[in-house]
Amino acid sequence: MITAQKGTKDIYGEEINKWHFVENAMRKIFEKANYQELRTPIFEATELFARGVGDSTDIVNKEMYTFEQKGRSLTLRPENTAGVVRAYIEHGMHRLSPPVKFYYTGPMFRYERPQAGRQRQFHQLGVEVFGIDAPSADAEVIATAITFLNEIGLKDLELEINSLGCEKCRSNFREKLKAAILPRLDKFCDDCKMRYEKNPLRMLDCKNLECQSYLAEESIQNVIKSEFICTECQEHFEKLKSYLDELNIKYNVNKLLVRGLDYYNRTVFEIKSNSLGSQNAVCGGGRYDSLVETLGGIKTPAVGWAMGMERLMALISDFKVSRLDAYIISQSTKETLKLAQILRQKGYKTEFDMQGKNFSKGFEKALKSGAKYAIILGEDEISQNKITIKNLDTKEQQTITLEELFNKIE
RNA sequence: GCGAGUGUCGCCAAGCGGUUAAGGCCCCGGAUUGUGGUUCCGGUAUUCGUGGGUUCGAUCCCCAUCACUCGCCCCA
Repeated sequence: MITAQKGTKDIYGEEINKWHFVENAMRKIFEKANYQELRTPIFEATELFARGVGDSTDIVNKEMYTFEQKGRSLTLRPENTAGVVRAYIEHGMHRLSPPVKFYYTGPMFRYERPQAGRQRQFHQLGVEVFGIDAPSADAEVIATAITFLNEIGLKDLELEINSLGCEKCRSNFREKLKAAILPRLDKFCDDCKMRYEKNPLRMLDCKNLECQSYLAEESIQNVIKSEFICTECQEHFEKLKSYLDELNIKYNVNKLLVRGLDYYNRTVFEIKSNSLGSQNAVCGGGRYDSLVETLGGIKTPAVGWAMGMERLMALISDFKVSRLDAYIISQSTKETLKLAQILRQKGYKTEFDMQGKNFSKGFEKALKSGAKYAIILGEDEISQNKITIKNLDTKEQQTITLEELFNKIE
């Protein structure tokens, strides 16, 4: 038997209804907030991710599905911000009046060991806003995320925010942090030693307990807690917080929050759930003011986030499924096919007994299908050009013409 | 890349060394060819993830392997 590959899943049955529910909510909320959908290809030049996501990240170093095709190195997208930025640049969208706002959804690919909330092919939904420097864009993007999560009925989520500062204050901070850590460096884990060289900020969210304990030391904490970010960045962050307060959006400032991708600056945030197991981040995002330039465009500020669809699905319990309106019971396949088509054209979700054995079986199937009405199209009805409609909940039934039926409903 | 657990029908499972591998759900057929999910009867695993080994005998013990699940890491 050929089975689905490790870390991939078929989505069907009950599950697909959830996806439709979430996708419908997504369209509704993002369209209302004037985001436009952007669909980018599933594979891109490998270089896009190497430069965009950052070559110090695990994603680029060990998790990409890369293949050679006619001398080109291609990669299945591990995330979609780089692709959206590429499209933004390629189509000269800097000429559009800002903000330029996109949302997207689709499969992403990362070669990792699967576990709860983590697959090799998984789906993200995200938004990106280009061209706005002001913290209003950060607030808008976070507020839209919250609105969407509320729409699909998710509660008990925690929003964490932080500011990484801009390039200037960041490099300042980086040097101070390195200086504070240096005397203890040999105690940290191997990963942290590597991070120390490539991106020391990422040492802050190391999950290793020993590393955490060294980070907790006063000399290092003093640096972490110090307001290293410049006045401008600080103002930016303060404004964002005041907007969130105004919108009544609760948040915790987590100074240890560092997003794993290299492109973030200033605002970073994460939305977590306590009921998800160890992969508990539902949404992650932040500002990336230099990515457009890094990828060859003109310098354009931007902010966005991505959510993990599968993680959302794991949190959704109740949602409405559309019920079958009519189930046709008949032994005349021709008449049944015709009637089914008419009912479907009129907008009724309709199924029929394709085996057409006997009325008993037909009713049994009608009931199991969960339909509201059984429509009986027997010899008697056909000869009178009528139908018998039975409400399967109340058991009332009557024999009428189709015209009478539609008049009654309308 | 590292660590742990689990593999018996489509699903949930019992059996844990001894002749035909329980049971339940689902599905299918019949009792019941113009009216109901109930009930009753019947049907569905030459085989216990795969390959070796131990044994007179292995679903059961051992080894390997594969798959899945969970955790670390990382992230959404």
